[in-house]
Amino acid sequence: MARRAAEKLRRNQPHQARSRATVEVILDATVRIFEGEGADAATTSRIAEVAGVSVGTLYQYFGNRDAILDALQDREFERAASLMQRTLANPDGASDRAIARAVVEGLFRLYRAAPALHRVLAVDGLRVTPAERVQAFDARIVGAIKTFLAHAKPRIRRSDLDAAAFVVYQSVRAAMLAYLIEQPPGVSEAALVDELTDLVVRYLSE
Amino acid sequence: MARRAAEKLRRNQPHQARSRATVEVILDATVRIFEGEGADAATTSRIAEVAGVSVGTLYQYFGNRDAILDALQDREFERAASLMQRTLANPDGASDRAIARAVVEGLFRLYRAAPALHRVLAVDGLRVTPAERVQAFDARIVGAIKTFLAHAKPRIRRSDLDAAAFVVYQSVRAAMLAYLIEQPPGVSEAALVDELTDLVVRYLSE
Amino acid sequence: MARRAAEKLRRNQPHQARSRATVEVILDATVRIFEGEGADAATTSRIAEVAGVSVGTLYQYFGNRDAILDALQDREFERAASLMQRTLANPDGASDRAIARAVVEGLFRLYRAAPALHRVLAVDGLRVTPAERVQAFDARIVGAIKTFLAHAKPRIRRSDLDAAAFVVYQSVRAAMLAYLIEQPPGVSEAALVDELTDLVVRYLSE
Amino acid sequence: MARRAAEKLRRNQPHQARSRATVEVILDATVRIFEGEGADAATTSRIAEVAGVSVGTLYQYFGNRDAILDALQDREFERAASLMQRTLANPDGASDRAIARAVVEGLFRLYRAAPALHRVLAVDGLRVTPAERVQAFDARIVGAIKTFLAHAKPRIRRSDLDAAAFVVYQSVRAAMLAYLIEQPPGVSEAALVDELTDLVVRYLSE
DNA sequence: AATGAATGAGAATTCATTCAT
DNA sequence: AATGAATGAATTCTCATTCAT
Repeated sequence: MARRAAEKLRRNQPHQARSRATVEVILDATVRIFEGEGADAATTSRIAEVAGVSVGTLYQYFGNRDAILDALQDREFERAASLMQRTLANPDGASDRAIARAVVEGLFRLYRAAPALHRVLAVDGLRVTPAERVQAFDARIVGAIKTFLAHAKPRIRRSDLDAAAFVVYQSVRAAMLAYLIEQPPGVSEAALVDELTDLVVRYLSE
Repeated sequence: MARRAAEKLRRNQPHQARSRATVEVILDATVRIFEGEGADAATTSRIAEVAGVSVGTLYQYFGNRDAILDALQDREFERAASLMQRTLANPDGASDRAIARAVVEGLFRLYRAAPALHRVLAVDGLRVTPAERVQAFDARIVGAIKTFLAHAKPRIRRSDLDAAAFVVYQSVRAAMLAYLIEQPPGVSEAALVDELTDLVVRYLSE
Repeated sequence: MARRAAEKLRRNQPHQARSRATVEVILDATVRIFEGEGADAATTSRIAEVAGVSVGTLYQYFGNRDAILDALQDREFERAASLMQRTLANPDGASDRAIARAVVEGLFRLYRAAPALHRVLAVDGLRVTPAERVQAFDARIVGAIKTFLAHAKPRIRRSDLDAAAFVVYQSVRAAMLAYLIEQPPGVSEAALVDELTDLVVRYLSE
Repeated sequence: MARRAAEKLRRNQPHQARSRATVEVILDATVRIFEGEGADAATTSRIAEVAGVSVGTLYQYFGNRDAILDALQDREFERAASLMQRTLANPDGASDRAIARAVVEGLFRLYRAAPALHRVLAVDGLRVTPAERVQAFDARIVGAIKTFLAHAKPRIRRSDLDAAAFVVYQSVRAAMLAYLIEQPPGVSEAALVDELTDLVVRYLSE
């Protein structure tokens, strides 16, 4: 494992660019299969086929099938985390509600772009023994929220910031995912965003 | 042909006590495997083994592997739904907060008894095409909440009851599940219940 | 001891009748399944179900699944053989052609009543190692034909009676079976009977 | 979904020499098992084992077990059809009897090379619902015979050519098969060929 | 590096047969 | 005798992974 990682780093520049491209092609193919054919269809052969490479090549870049999901998780986590951090940074004095709405809308856009993928990632996160990666990511998000809450003006009234951040993050995420997949009749996208924004604001504000 | 296929999914519906017991033994074995060995370990042979019956017997009661999950889902759904309905019935004039806390605590007990099972069921609910059963259950729960909200004294201030009920249910469920599986450091059970109760009450009351 | 045996014999009569009836019920159920659902559907459970008895009872009368087929074969063989012998006996001086036609028509009626059954029996007869029963039956039929040919007036011109009888029997049987199952367009039942009669007569007469 | 199912049955059609060779190895192994161990012994694992490949490889070339039989059928059909067409072409003015004998002898050689295989194929042809392939083949053979009969000099006296061709083909085929498998005592190969030739000639000529 | 044929462990499912009641 | 629940060996098929070219 360590050897593989070290060897990888030694590779040269042009190769790295091409490698990077192949990796992306494979990840994109996987996402496309998730969305179009369902998670069960994402076999290594099918991924390779859709990506336009051979299985052998696929294994050149990913030690095993799970590594593809891991990479996908990393990529999506990165997007979510950077979105959160950017939004929560609160550039100019936006109102609490405006910030909350921005976060909710941003996450919603992210999830809606690939609901099946996020479903799989959520499921993965629900493993009996969650990968450290998942816990690390959650901790990072929760940390960002916590920091935000901590630095917020006296408006935040929560005392247990850990619990509050955890509750807010999981609640919003799950409601969105369930909405995108179940498509419950009688609830519009706009209504969902409104309600979630309100949920967060009321929960956090004093 | 179609007749046979349909018949297959039904199988002997057990009316004898013996049969009922065997069904329970199989369901319990499945839950035990989920909790102890993870969902992937729940193969038909392993379930039969743990249940102390033969594969043949297993298939005498369940037309195929998925039928076991379906039965488990039915069982758990029934428990959750009856809990909700019982609690929301609001026997004597309990306060909103008291009712909310009762629901949260009840669900929490239910999930804590078999987190991995509920994870699987949630995952099942996150299928790209959720079974009608799942949607029916969600609709039932959301309906119960909606009815409660509709009949609540003027204290409820939500206008979009559909969206509100959906948001409340999914949020609470997901946060609990994530908590039970990730076991985030720094958040106690009591704190979680407190926070979720508060989340619900603040979201709904005015 | 003697008393018990005597008692047994006294009870036997009605029991034997009942046993005989059960056996028939099982055989008939099997034929019905062959014709209506196909040979693959004829599992022991399905046979018992259609016969209205339990599997246990089925095994009371037939040592194993193949024994059912054997009995069916015996029954059908008996019908075919008695038909042949009756017809070939040539009561009054019927013409060769009339006799041939009678045999062809008799067999055709027999096969048409249960084509799928006769297909299975034929297939069984085509086993790499045919059961002695099959060879015995074929020998019996061929023997009957041979005897008939031998005693025919000078009209029969075949020298190798064994080969001739074998050829006649197999040819007629197979053509009929293929006809009943393939239902070739452009060939009517009447035409088939005519042609087969002519085939036989021309082959045998001088 | 349907797309995937369709794709399954096709699989990699082998164009490389290597692939072609593997396909042949598998088909030959199947025939060998039929002849030596009986049709029931031809499980996918046993075929793979005798072929000296893994089950996985077998499924790389044949979408399912039946596809192997189909391929075998195609191969044998091709041989039989080309034999018939070649022989019936009647190059120079061979006599009717000579042509008939050539056909009978040719078919006999074909069947004798793998009687159990041809038994299975005949059985397959006797399916309650024969595959279109079987009907197509039979139609092709019967068509070739019919064409031959139609173009024969005034010697052919049959009026219903469809029925005649059908009767001739099925009769000869079945008698041969029964002979090869039952090995009836008292009938030599030479006698069988003689008798069948005579059967055909007498039936058709006038 | 890339390829894709080959591998084989493992999963779901069926069904003839047994045996306690 | 009759019942039918229970058995488990056997079968088909899948798919992650390897490795010779």
